[in-house]
Amino acid sequence: MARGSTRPTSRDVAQAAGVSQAAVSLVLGDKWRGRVSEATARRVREAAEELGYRPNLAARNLRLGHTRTVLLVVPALTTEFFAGVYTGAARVAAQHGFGVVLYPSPEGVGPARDPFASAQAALDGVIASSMAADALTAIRGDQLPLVMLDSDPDGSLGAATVNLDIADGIRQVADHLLALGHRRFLHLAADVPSWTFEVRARELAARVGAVADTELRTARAPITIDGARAAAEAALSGPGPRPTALVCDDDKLAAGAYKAARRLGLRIPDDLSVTGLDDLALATALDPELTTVRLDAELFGERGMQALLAVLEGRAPDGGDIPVELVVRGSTGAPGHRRP
Amino acid sequence: MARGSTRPTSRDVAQAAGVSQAAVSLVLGDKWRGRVSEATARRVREAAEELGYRPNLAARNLRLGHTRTVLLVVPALTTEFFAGVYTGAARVAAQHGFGVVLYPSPEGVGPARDPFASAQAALDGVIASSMAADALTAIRGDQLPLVMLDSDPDGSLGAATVNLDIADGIRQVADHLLALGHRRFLHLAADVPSWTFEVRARELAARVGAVADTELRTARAPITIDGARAAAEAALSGPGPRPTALVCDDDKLAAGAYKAARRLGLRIPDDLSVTGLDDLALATALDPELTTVRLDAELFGERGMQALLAVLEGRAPDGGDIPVELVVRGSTGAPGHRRP
DNA sequence: CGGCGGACGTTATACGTACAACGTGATGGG
DNA sequence: CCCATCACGTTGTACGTATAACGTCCGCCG
Repeated sequence: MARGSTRPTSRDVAQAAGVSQAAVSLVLGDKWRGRVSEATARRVREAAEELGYRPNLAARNLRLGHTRTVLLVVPALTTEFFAGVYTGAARVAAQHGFGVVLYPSPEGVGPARDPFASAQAALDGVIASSMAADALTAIRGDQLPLVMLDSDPDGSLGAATVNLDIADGIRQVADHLLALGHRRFLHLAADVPSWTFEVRARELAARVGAVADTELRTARAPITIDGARAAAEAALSGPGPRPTALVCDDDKLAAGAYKAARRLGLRIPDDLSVTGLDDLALATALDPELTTVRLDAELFGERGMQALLAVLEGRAPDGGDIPVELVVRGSTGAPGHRRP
Repeated sequence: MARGSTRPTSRDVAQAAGVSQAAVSLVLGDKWRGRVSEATARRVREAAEELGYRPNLAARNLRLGHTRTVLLVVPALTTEFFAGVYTGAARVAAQHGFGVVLYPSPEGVGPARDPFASAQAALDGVIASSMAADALTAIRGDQLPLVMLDSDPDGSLGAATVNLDIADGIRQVADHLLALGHRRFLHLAADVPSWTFEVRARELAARVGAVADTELRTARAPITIDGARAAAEAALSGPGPRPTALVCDDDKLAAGAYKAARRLGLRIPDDLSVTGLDDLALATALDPELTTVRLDAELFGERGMQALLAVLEGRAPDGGDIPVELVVRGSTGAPGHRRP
């Protein structure tokens, strides 16, 4: 884990390029015009690239007396509303060279009474969801200790992983539907490249394929209610015998499926059984309430943090997937109650 | 805005207490046992309190070489799932003296390819929702430029404000329901002390009270689906003639109201018209789709950031509430179609 | 041939903190 | 009576960066 080696500083870059630290600062700070030759500037940039130099933000902030960073305090993360607030603020901020850091005030007994203590930033490590794929390359650029959430344990990243036992959840869903008598399945899959979604597809195919006379189709949709509605509507009104069970990659997709069913005049669960995954509040806001797989998000976060602490202390993070639980509600039943 | 005065440093505290800077660091860092007398330590703490001293985190981080801060990268803020992940991670982190900063990877064309550039923290300013009330005292402790979202413009905080025109939204809701013929109203109010919710109550009362023979009751609920369900169920099964219109403080409360209606055997909108506020994806996942007030969350965020930039540059932020829009869907209709 | 200015860098310093190393009286033991 | 110990601090320094203030070499003009 490269314990001994410390991060290169601007002085290291200077030495490598055969110039002074000041010259490095000028070049990398884009203030060198008329002060440093083009050739030297290039040498500096190459040396920086070579060493993987990244400026120490604490030092820069100290020197500059400001950080061009702003804190957005929101009541909680539970609503899409503040997601939009963040997006808008971040966009404008970026246009002005500012960054935005989120401090969601913790629900219940808040541990950190002082948001500023938590926003001191510059990082010791990273916890990352495998769905935030585009950020990963940037993360790997630094040598920061990294914990991945729901990612391929054997992946090439070489990072510690903490996983929910999604595979088991999908198996429970499949077994539940098979036991009810379903044989024609539609998998409404998230259109996002991520290990966690690959697992769903693989396990569902394995479990359904193990039973005779079954059929499994797949439709892909972005993870939005209306994206899912469109995909489900198209798939359900296609040719051939209609599927009787719809397995969705998450609850939000399932909500879209409900909309699709309404528009097609299909009744849940009489004409179509639907399952989700997550067990959001949304699941019980639907009518009928959604059969889904409950994920313990808080535990997931705790385990992620514990794993990172372990890595930081040189210990091995303790493995083991986090168990999940099938919650059977009104959206699943035996197929074919009304005209099949 | 206290432009001239700069933030006090540990040296200022030392001078005020008549000791050296090192002594201040020892006392405030809780490493003084056996090195500084109780009396001196007290003097230092008092001086620090007096001056409103807060350590410069950039300097501390530079000195220490670490920050005890961790970044949590999540795909987006749209799901409650990652809210739970954050809560759990933050709890464990706090137990270990760590803080967690959120970097939600921006949706669509992400401005900041490098999350770390955005996480440099130590703050130039703050944007805060009026709902995150407990954090406000801490915020005011620092003299940071502050922009409040949806807060009392004449409040004692002396901060800049950016507001949605919630009052107008509620007026549109009230007028819509009154025009449909409703006269008995129930207000399902958020059980959160915040100016933005006070406005809802005040405007609704004013608008409904202006019409003869109307009645307005109020029920309070925490902003959760099941909290709202319980409150609405209790209020709707109470004595006296049942309300025909249920005005909810936001969409999530409305989702709870749907559940309550189902349990009471009330049909929407035949027996009960329901309205929300936010226009979340949830609104169109409900059956029937929810009549609600659309808030432009992104614009809200943009305006908040622009206001903060204005304050930082010494300009006056441009005022003006952000307009909102009533979206009429299937959850509202004329009262009393079936047995009133 | 003196010197002047542009091109190209370098040296020195400060930001605010934490902590190692170093006083300095007073007390007490041998 | 002299040195060790203790209680109570202080002096000094380093973290990594940005930038103001200085060189220094060279060509060229008068």
